Amino acid sequence: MKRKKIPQTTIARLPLYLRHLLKLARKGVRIISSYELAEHVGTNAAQLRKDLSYLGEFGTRGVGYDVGELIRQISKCLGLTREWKVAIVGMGKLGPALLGYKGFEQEGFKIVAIFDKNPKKIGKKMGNLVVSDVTNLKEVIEKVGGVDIGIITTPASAAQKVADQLIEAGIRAILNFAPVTLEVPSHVFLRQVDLSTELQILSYYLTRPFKFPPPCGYCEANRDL
Amino acid sequence: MKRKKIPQTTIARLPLYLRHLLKLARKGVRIISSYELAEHVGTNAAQLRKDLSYLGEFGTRGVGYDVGELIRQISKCLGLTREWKVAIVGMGKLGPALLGYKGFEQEGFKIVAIFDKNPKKIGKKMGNLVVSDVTNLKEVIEKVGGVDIGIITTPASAAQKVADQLIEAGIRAILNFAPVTLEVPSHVFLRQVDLSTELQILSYYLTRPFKFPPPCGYCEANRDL
DNA sequence: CTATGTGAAGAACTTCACAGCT
DNA sequence: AGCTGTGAAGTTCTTCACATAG
Repeated sequence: MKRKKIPQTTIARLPLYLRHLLKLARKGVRIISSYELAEHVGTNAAQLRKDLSYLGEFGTRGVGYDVGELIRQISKCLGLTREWKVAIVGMGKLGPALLGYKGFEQEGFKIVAIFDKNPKKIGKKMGNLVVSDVTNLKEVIEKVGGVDIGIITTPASAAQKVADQLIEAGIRAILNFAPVTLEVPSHVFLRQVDLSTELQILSYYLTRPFKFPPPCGYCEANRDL
Repeated sequence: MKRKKIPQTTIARLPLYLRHLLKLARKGVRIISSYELAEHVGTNAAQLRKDLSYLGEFGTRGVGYDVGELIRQISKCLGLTREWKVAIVGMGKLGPALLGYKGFEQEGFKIVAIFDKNPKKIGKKMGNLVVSDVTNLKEVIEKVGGVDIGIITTPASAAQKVADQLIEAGIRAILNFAPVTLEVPSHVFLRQVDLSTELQILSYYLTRPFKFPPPCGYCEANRDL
């Protein structure tokens, strides 16, 4: 096939495929069919095959996909063969919770700096890091040799300013947990994780008599039904 | 217009419009144009007008939209005129962080029960609630008169079982933070909030030379660029 | 003259269905 | 025979462009 641009929706599903493949690999499974893998991830076989076809031809007709090979290919595609450096800004309740999540490091996301503006928190040790003053964000990020991804866990009121600082410090990707729509220049990638929004979406569907639009599993990755 | 089914993507954007409208209302703004509102939410005017047109005709041509009226209409559409009862399962780090988030209550989501399976946590007071044993999930939920939305903040390994219990207890909407793809019957609405997935998506875009696919703001609500 | 509301065109994504390998 | 890979058809969402109303 002429390699075409990978759809955004495919990108959003690849991590789900990868997660299940890793689980299979741990169990010692070596081959899997599109049907089985799709089912575990809440899609259908055609979707999965189409998704994978954007990355290349890794399957064996009549057999299925080699689990190890798929893991390698998806990891490569997602840029997970290298380590990314992450900073978290906002050490209220959510920040430390994320910091404590062991999954990050295992998946190649290394938290290298944490920030807050509260003097009571600055200097405090959390995990194996010390909380820096957000005022010095740029300098601290320079000192650790740059950061790839910034996570914002501040209150909404501070989020835009923090985003600006992160961008000023050269960060190109932001994951925002604060309940505001951030404005970022177009070269910066932004993902929003938004609790109230999610609840409000659920609220909408709860008010409808019954499943008239399909329940949406993960963002664009809607489950079949 | 003949009222057609509201697209899922529109539903996902309504909370963002609502949030900004509330901010405007607090500032005393009474009228807003599709252009201004769209800009603050990271969409374009045509999109916004189309979205609102699914709910009805609330604008005044040549003038704009009445902020108060829009707030009422969107709230009504999203089912935010009533209170929803919420239970959180998993009082590790994330659960308490969510519990402490004041936004919930204000937006009509009332947390009425919290659960864990760790005996050291059961019986402990958190906020103004006491942690219940997840084993008694169904009974506790009955005792509080039913729950509308279940939030799962357990480790991945426990999440499916908890989901099954929640469904067994009559819950119709689940917000899952655990990094697994849950299987739920089709009458249950599921939304997934997934940290590693979000980071991996950012990772993908970081490996690309530059903004070749548009950075996706909030799920389907992609920003213009 | 300004800003909404909306058919129609266009783009993006999903599903179908079958050809092509093993 | 069995399962992948993929054009083509179908569906959903977005953008355009202009009629319509104040």
